[in-house]
Parts: sequence; C-alpha cells; structure tokens
Amino acid sequence: MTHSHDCHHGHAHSHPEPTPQEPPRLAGERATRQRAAIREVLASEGRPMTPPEILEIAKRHVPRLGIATVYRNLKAMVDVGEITAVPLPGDRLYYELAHRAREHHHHFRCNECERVFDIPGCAGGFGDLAPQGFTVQAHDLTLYGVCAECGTDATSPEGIATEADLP
Amino acid sequence: MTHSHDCHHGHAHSHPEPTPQEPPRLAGERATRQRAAIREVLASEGRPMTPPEILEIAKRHVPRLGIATVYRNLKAMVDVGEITAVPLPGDRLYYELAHRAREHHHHFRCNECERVFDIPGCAGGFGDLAPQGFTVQAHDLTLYGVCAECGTDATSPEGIATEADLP
DNA sequence: CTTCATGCAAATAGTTTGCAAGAAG
DNA sequence: CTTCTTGCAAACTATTTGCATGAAG
Repeated sequence: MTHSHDCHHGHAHSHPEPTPQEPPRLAGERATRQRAAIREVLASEGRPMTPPEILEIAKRHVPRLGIATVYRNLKAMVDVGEITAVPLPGDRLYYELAHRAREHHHHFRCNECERVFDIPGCAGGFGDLAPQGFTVQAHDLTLYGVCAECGTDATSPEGIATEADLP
Repeated sequence: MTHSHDCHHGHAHSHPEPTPQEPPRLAGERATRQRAAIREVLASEGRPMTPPEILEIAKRHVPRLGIATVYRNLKAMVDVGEITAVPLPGDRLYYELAHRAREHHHHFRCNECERVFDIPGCAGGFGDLAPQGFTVQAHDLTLYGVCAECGTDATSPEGIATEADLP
C-alpha cells in the first residue's frame, strides 16, 4: 500500500474525493505545548524536515515528546493547511510551513550535507512532455548538487564534482 | 540513505579478502531461475516497478520466490548496471531495465492506477533555478496526472479532474 | 468536568540480514 | 564438490494505532 489516504504531493492538485466520509476537520484544534514546539522547529529551521528530524529538535522544548505525537500533529497540520508535505525522490516525506509553499516551487538537495532547500519559482510548461492521451495535473522537480555553504567550504575532502552532468 | 550511493552490502563472502577494497563485481553471476523471472517481469511490463510488484508477478514463474531474493537480486542487478533504481517522490524505489534509462528521462505517475511510466526526453536547463552559489549536478522530474488508459476508460467511478492545474 | 491529545507500547509495512538447505558450475 | 543463492524467519526502520492517563478549554 502506498500513502494513498492523503494527497502525496501538496502541490497544485484537485482530488475529486468520492467518499465524503472525512468530515472537514476544524481548524481550531487544541493548542498544545507539543504542537507549538513542532511549529516552532519548522519555523526556526526554515527548511523541509522529516518527522524524526523534527522530533529530535522539538525534544529540547518538550523532552517527553513522542514520535507518534509528531506524526499525528504533522498530519493534522497538513489537514488544516498549516504545513505542507514535501515528497522527495526515493525518500520519505518532508514537511515545511505552508506559507513557504504558498507559491509552487521546487527543491534542492545538497549531496554533501543532505539538507533540503526551497527553490523559489517554477520551471513549468511540462504539459507537453507527456505522451499522447496523458493529462498532466501536477509535477515535482528536485535538483541535486552542492549547496552554497558546502561549495564554499574548503574542507571538502577531494575535489567536488562541479561539472553539471545534465544532458 | 539516498538513492545515489547504496553499494551492496556484504552478501555471504566470508573468504579472506586480501584487498579491503570492494572488487568490481563480476557481471557473470550465477544464472538462477529467480533472477531470470525478475528480469522477465521487468521486460514484459516495460515500466518502473516496486519490489513487491515484481514479486507478485514473478511468483507466477517461481511460486516459492521470496521477497528477500527479489531485493537481493535487484540490488545486484543495479550493481552490474542491468537495471536502474528509479526514485519517485515520497515513495519507495522503483526499478526498471537499464536500457530504458540509457538516456536521461523523466516519469509520469497516474493518479488513477498508480502506475509509473517513462517519459522520453528531458526538459533540462534547470541550472539557473538554483540560488547563488548552488551547483546543480542532477535533477529528478516527475509528472502526475491521468494516463491514456485511465483517461479513455469511461468506467471511471467519478468524474476525473482533467483540467491541468499547472501554473 | 468533559473531551481531546499525549505517551508508551504494540501493530503494520517495507527492507535487510543470518543461516541452513539447495542449486549452479 | 565447492561456492553462491535461495527461502524462511528474525531483525530493523519508518509509520500507524490502541488505550489509559493527563491536559485544555
């Protein structure tokens, strides 16, 4: 099974969900210390993060915080549109504050430090790429390379491959 | 961690290796019934598939085939360059025959049938998107929508959202 | 006080590994 | 016959769920 219960990519999408089972969740859920911590972590880091990453840092504020609570809150926060799930290739879901994802954008993953960064703007115009009969509704673009910090850092072991191997 | 550098782990070679370096794996590994089945499934389906998907179909040829064998063979086949790991956003790794991935291409995932298709050609020119100081070395582009088969199929339960909501 | 969220642990699901038995060369 | 591979099960990791306790309103 995949993660079909929720929208796998929080980008532009229109899901004609036939089952009205899921009642629209009230936006005013309880304000708990743990949810505040999660929100704070995402805000202070300012980059897409994984649940375990978030837990690690949020524990500084709420030591007894459990991973299950992180997952539950993240899911709830996605539901109310406070945060957005960021699907990265071959990896698990990352999350970031929704206001950062307000406008469609892409992501950059540093091959050195493994961190993920937002890239403003959208290349767009991929509708033509799909074969005859295919309807394109959304897309995900992820760039890989070396971030500014790692690139400037002279402590790189051996020469970093800086030639773009894009065709 | 990522899809880029996962060298296969030591299988069952307990023989004293003079060189600590991992010797380049011989391309001519043992031809087993199970590996042939896996290869055949990938060839006949002609699309990126997940290990569980492959197992399901390959079992028709080798009923007692186990999931562990599928994983081990897929990893070995990637090592010798026979197949390629396809990283899709927020999902697990898919695999496809290497000759299909010879030239850089992208993927399309149908929101209806969940299948993944190859899209020939590359949009390219994403080097400019990254911020100052960032070096782009590679990219992954995945399109989402409705495939030709699901789009034509009138048996769709509820109206399919056919309007492209790309910016 | 009533209801909902938490924390912990058990339950899932995908993937990896140990090991004895079986197959390939 | 020797070595590599398989199949099964246990081990792991990531994520989800059940339930009694505890906090929010």
